[in-house]
Amino acid sequence: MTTTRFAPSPTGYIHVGNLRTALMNYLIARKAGGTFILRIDDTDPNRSEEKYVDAIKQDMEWLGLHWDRVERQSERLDQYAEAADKLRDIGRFYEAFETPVELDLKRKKQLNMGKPPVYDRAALDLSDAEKDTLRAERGNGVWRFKLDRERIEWNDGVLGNISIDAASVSDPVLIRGDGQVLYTIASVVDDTEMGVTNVVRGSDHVTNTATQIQIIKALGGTPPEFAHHSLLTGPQGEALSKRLGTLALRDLREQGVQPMALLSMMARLGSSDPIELRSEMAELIEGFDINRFGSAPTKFDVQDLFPLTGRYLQSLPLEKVQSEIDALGVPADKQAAFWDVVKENITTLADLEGWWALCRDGAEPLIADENKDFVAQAMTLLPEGPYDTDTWKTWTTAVKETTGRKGKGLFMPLRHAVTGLERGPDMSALMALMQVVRARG
RNA sequence: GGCCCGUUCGUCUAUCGGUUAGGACGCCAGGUUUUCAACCUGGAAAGACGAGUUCGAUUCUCGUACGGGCUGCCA
Repeated sequence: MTTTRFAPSPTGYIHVGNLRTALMNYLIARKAGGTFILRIDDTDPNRSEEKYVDAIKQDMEWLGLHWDRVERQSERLDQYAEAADKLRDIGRFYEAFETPVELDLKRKKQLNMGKPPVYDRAALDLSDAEKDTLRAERGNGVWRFKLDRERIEWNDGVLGNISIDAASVSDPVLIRGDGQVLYTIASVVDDTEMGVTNVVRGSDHVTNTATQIQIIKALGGTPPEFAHHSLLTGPQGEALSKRLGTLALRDLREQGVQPMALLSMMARLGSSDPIELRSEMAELIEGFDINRFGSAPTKFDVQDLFPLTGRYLQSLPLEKVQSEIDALGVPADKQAAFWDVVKENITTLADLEGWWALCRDGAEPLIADENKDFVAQAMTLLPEGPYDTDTWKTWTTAVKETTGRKGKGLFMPLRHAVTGLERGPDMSALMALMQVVRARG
């Protein structure tokens, strides 16, 4: 059975980059009728916070990314210890005692000599007595996985056939000096034991994948299918991480972005399928194919989310936005007409307020100099309210007859004078909602 | 520095060595609507650079430039 997972660490809020990964995994599971696991990667008690666990769940629920299982790595420490024992038993695990400072120095030295900064495996030569001494002096060492120095190959769902020479990679540290297990081992143990069949993640994990494949095999498991999607950059191609602050899901929600707009974009951006607004998750699931994604970095502009949001809102019936419209104080008998009139002129629900203010209070007229006399004359022909759906037609007809103007020259100045805006909803419908026309005096 | 990936209209991308280099979004222009939007039609718009292989290269090879990632006792 197809099983995928999204494994965020609760050290911050979910942002667009995370979301893309989560969504892809979700879509793959759903399309295959499989299982989608939410796995909280909280092995680091110092950096993990419960409030982020809650926030991650909230954000995913907001988007409708429902998980079938939730797991917490902090509750699976025993499993990781078992795997570590196994690696020790088969001789693929060794203790090393270099301090971070020493390692840093080694790396710099290697770099200076034009060599790749790969760990030199000095610890492999330590005798038991030497290890005891070091342990006594420095405390427990770190545990490194001993890589087989050969090329590691796999067929990646996005990258295609790819291979990395293990000799160009350091033996990964899987357990820290303080005993804390690290991402690499926790991830492979979980993926194997939880039956994960497809791993989609950012291309920042490509090198990890090579070492993880060896670890999985050493533990007797079968590597899942891997797919590494490209990373998002900003509109200028700059790394997105620099601006992550503005791209947290909760900020987007705050700005009025609608879930389906966001999902429609993230499920297609970077693929050869056109980005189109979908109003149902089912449509996204059906059309999703990880193989259609390219591997080049993908530019993402938050602004593109707003037109999609606008289009999504337009498609909604009144019931779906009733509470927002209620909150504005729009009288019950005018709500249907109001929504109908303004829905095509909003990008987020926050825009509703401005339109209602216009209907309720009227607007400061916008009158070009050359139209001053014309508008003044027209206003004398505008009857007193309340207005209805015939008002605009009756009024403009009367204005046309007395002034001789027609077409754009007739309508635009009146639109500007009544609404104070260059553009807006259909005027006959809007007029019926106008309670005040300030230009009338 | 090393390793991995990449570079086609503004953006996301298609192209199994021979195409008028296609589509989508955006943009521009007409049409339609006696106004706005929507809609319809049309248009402008691209192979990073340099070699090589070939009858023929966007496509294959090499180099250069540029971009992204990794190179952690982070994930």
